[in-house]
Amino acid sequence: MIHQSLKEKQRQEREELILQATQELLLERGYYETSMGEIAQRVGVAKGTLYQHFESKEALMIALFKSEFHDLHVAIENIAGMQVGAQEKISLMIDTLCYHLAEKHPVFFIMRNASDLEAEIHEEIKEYFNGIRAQISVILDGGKAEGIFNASLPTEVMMEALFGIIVSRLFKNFHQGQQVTYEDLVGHLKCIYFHGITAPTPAPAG
Amino acid sequence: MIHQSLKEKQRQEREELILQATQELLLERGYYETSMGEIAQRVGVAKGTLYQHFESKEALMIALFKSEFHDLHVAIENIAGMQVGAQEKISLMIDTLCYHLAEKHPVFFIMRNASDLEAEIHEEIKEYFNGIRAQISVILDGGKAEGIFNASLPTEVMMEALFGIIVSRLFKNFHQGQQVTYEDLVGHLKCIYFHGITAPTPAPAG
Amino acid sequence: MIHQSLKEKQRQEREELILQATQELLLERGYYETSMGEIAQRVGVAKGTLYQHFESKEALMIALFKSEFHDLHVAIENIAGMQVGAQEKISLMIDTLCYHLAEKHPVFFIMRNASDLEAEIHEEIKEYFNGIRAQISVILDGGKAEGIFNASLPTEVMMEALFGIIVSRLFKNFHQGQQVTYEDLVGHLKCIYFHGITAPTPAPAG
Amino acid sequence: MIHQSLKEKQRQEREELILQATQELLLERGYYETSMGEIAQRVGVAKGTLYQHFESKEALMIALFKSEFHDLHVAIENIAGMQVGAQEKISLMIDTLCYHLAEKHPVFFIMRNASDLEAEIHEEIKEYFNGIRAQISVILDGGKAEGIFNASLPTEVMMEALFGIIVSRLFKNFHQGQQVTYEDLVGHLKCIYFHGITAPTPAPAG
DNA sequence: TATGAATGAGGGTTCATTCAT
DNA sequence: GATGAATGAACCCTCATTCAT
Repeated sequence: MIHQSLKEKQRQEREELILQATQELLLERGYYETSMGEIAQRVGVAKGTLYQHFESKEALMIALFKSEFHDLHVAIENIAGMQVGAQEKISLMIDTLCYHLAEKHPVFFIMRNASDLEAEIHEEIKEYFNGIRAQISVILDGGKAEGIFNASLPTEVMMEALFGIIVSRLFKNFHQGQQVTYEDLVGHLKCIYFHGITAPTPAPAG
Repeated sequence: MIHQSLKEKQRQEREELILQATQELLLERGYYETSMGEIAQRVGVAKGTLYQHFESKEALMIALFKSEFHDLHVAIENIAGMQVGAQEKISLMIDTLCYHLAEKHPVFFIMRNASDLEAEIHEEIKEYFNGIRAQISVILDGGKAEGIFNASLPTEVMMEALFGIIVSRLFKNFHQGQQVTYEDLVGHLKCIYFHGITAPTPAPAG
Repeated sequence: MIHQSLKEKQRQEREELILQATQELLLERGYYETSMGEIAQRVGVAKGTLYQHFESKEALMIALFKSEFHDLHVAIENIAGMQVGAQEKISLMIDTLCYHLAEKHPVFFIMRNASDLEAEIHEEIKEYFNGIRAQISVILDGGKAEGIFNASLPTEVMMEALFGIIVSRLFKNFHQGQQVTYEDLVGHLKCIYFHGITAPTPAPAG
Repeated sequence: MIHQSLKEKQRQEREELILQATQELLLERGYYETSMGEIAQRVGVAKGTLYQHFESKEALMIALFKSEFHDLHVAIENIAGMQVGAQEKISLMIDTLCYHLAEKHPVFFIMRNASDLEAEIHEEIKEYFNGIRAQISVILDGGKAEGIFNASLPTEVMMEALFGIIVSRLFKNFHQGQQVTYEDLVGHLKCIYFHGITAPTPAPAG
């Protein structure tokens, strides 16, 4: 029994290592430039071993995706459960999503460019995202109810814009050498999200 | 002479067809899933023919990219030259960029996932983008000078947010069936861009 | 009539140009590295034109081969008809063969490495060579009869050795920087051919 | 351990088989007519297997070349170390070189016609050959010192002639059906090498 | 007749996957 | 269970040859 669970534990650990190596390589090279051989090499096992943990390259990617999504889900649940205002929650959401989607983005890479994958798990991904969207929706609607957010904007649109902020990070490579730090940038982006770029109307004179 | 130009014209037309088919397939499948064979098949020519027009798969992609970027460039120049206010210009910019980058987006696909390509044209792409960014910067700065835009926000950040709005369209596949039309959506996104999602402060009573 | 022969003459000239360009490229690059396109380009005509003069790449090579062999044949006939001694004739033969086979060697290149060609014209080549061999045989046998050449050596072997001298030139690339000129080298080789490398036996002492 | 060496042994064996099949095909068809597919087929393995042993077609050829040259090198070292006279040594050298270069000649084929290869290993080949030439030089110079060889002939020329004898075997295909056996032929060629074709001067009548 | 774009078979190479050890 | 050599389908690309203009 104990042996069993020990073995099982080792198996889990190895699986974890594989996923980790996969994520690293995915970030470094992309899906197609990452071969099973390279993954095996980085983990320090034989190619065949990968196939004892994951049925195929595709399956490995899906597993990685789910694993990452799980982390994201947990983080989001945490935020949703906090006792803070709607704006603060949305702000934290943005930080979290930025980290998980933009910084650890292979998730997006995989999906967008491996059309086989898309076919396989597209529906599942959609559901995952919809779960997140639902939680954000609740917060946004709450904010509207509180009178904090602009009730005339469809919640869905607010969400869209929120994702836009996050996603823009994915393309940072194509922007010239940034003069603002990442933290500042996100701060400003949130500012735009909450207040827009329009100049604040001066207080009506006396 | 006439014969010359006829042949030349046919050549141009075929080249156009190849680029078109390539774009379609790129959108349908992505860079790696699109083989030269498939492109040829879709155009209805032999594989070898592709190589008479483009030196390699890579060259074909670069040509496609440049062709699309050219269209975008022209559109942007037009807007930049218009005699309208800064906000209107930015609004038109968003529409144009949405159309060119998000709707006809293979341009982005190619770049993000074909690392061979990146090496080859990354710098060139950067320059193209920087050109666009420069033009937008001018407009944003103009708006700040006019007192229309919030001068305390770095121009660069405004741009980042602007791209975020556009780019979010790329991931629309992962959003559930939209209840708002695309036009409405963009309209709202612009609204957020200009005013944020915060509820307008009620006019001070009395 | 005159027009006919003028056209015919032009045709001949063009054919000559093609053969010449082919030979050059063959020498520069070898058979497989020389494409029909390159030949056409060097001649300054379209690829299709080549095919109006020669049925195929193979046919072109065979034609080139025959053309070169014809030159060699003429040169050899000349020597054979001279009124000089056997050794002088053989000496001239060596010079001629060195020039035609070793210096203008594509003939050999083609044959040895394009096995399709070999199949096609192997017999013909053999006959050509046999013709040359026959003429040399006559001279060698004459020399034997005159008591100039060693009658105990089979004529065939003498010939083999003669070809060896010539052929060695083909591999000159793999020898280090020669310190002797080509002319000297051939002179010495002939010396070896006629006298061997053994030190001359000193005249028996008184 | 034993398992290790078993696998390693099998690997070696297969590699040997590949080299052998390659050599055969090279002899039958030449470099360009020999495709990796054909080699694989002859060995009875999949194309991909070849690439597990050799990085590329070129690498395979180079490996073959080195393998053959190694055998030759060993054979030559043996002769050089023998306790026999200079002429005997040269005679053995000729036999050895005839066997290795003329009978198992793909080595030469490859070099002469695959210009990609030349670039890659031309220098290396030159060095190999120079090594052999150096050893022969020593013997020839020794022979000169002993008064056995004609000291008025440059050593380099003697060598050239020696290679000529050997190389002539490469073109045997173009000679008619030989009436002398190969062994006889080589014997005679050596005779020519040592004594030339000139009739021996009759002993001065006493 | 000259042209050169189109053709498509064939070549070298890669890599996810399998399976004997 | 772990290994890594073997597999073979699929890919990008070349080039001799054809044929409409």
